Amino acid sequence: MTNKLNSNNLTKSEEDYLKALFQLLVEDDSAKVGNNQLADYLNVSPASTNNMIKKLKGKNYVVSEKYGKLDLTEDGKAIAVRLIRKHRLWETFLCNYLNFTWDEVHDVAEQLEHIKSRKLIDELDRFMDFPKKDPHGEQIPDANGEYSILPKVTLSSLSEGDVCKLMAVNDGSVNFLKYVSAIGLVLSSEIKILEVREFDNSIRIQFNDTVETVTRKFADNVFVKKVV
Amino acid sequence: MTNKLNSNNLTKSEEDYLKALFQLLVEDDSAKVGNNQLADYLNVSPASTNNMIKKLKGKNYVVSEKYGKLDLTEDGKAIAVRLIRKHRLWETFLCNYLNFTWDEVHDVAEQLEHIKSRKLIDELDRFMDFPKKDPHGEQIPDANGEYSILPKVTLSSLSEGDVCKLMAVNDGSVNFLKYVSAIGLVLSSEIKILEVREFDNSIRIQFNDTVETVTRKFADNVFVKKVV
DNA sequence: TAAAAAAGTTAGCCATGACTAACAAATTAA
DNA sequence: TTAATTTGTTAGTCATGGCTAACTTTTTTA
Repeated sequence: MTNKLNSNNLTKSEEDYLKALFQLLVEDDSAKVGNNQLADYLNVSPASTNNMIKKLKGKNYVVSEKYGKLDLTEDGKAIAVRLIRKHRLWETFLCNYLNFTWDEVHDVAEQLEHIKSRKLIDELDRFMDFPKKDPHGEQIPDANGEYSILPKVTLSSLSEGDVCKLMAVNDGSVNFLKYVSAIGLVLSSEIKILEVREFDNSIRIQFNDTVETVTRKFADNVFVKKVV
Repeated sequence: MTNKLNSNNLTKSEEDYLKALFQLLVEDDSAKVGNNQLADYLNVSPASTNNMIKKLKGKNYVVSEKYGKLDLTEDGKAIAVRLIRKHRLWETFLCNYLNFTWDEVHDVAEQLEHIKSRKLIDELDRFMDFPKKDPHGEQIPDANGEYSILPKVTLSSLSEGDVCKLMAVNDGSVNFLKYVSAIGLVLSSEIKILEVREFDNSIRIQFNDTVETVTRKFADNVFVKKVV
C-alpha cells in the first residue's frame, strides 16, 4: 500500500467515480465495465465519464485502453474500499445511534463518506465496537480494507419451493427500501418461494405469516442465502 | 424563518463566507467589517471575496453598498448560526465520544459542518443529551438557533491582581490549542494575574500550582470571566 | 458482410470559485 | 488640502467538472 493512500487529495468527484467503478467491477462482479455503463450508473453524461477516466488514468487509479474496458489499479481499489468502509460505518451509526431508518441513511452517508480523517472513521468503528455488517446486511471492510464480498444471490434467481434467508438489500433506492420495510421484510427473514409466474416474472413469496407478490425488479434487489 | 432555510442549496464556499462574516460581525462584535478584512479572515484574495459578496447579495443573505461595510440579512445570520451549531455539536461529539483532543477537532468539524441533513444534526444533539457548550467552552445554538453570545473578555484585558476563570479558547489555531493543553490549562481553571509587563505586554499568571509567563498574543485568545 | 445500432471519443461550451493585475474610491497623514 | 496609503472593484485568466453535438470505432443483426 503506497503512502499516497494516507495523504489522498482526491476530489469528491474523483472519489465518486472510483467507488462507482469498484462497485460495478468488484461488488457486482461484472466481466466488463464500459464508459457508458459507468456514466449511466453515476447519472452523468458519457463525455463527463470519459473526461474523468482520463484524469484517473493519469493518476494511476484506473487502467484502460482506447475503446477498451475499464479497470482499477490496486491503489484505485484501495481508495474505493475505504470509501465503502466509511459509507457503511456511517450508515451503521445513523441507524443504530441516531434513529435513522433503512431508507433515510443512504443520502447522508453519501455525504459523510467524503469526510477526510483517518482517525474519525477508525474511532467511529471502535465506538460501535467494530461492526461487521451495515444495516442493509452488507459487509463492512476493516481498517486494513479486508472484507469478504459474498457472491450475490438474488431472490429472483431462485425457484418454486426454495427457501432462503434475507441477507442484504440493495441500498441504492429509497423507494425500494421503503417498500421492503412496508411489507415487513427485515434482515434474516426466512422467505419461501411459493410461485414464479412465467408471464411477467413476478414471484409469490411467503415470510412469517405474510404472503406477497413481488415483481422481478423488486426480487433483483433482494439478496438471499438459499436454505432449502 | 423562511422555508429557504430548510431546503438550503448553498455551496460549501457560500456557507464558508456566511459563517466567516457572522463570526466577524456578531461573535467578534465588530463595528465594521470590510471586504479585505473578510478576505483576510478566509485566506482568499479580495477579488474572490468581492465576487462572492455580490452573489450572496443577489441571494439576499448579505447587504452592503458599494465601497460600504458588509452586513448579513436575517436569513444570512440564520444560515451562519446553523453552521456554528453543526460545527460545535460535531466538535463535542468528536471529543466526548471519539477520543479526539481539543486541537484535533477543528479541521474535521470544518468538513462535517457542511453535511446537509437536518435530522442528522438534531439527532446528534439528542444523542449527546443537548449539550450547551462545546469542548472549547463556546455556547452551542439550539435547534431554533437560540444561544447566548457572551461578550468576550480576553485574558489580556485584565490587570495585575485580577482573578478569573477560563471560560473558552479560540479554536482557530491548532498550535495555540496544543500550547494551552501543554501548560495544563483546562476549562474552568482559575487564573490569577500576577504581573503585566509593560515592555512587551507579556503576562505572568498563576493557576493551580503553576506559574507561567504568556505572551499578549496568547492572552488575546483566552476568554475568561473575571472573579475578583 | 454490409448496414444499423451501440459504445466511446472529441471539441467546444458553461458555471463555480479561485487567482493576478490594474484601476478607483475612501481614508489617513503630511 | 493635497499626497500617500489603504480599501474596494473590475477585467481577465485558470482548473474543475458538468453539459451537448458531432464524430469515430466497435459490435450487433439483418
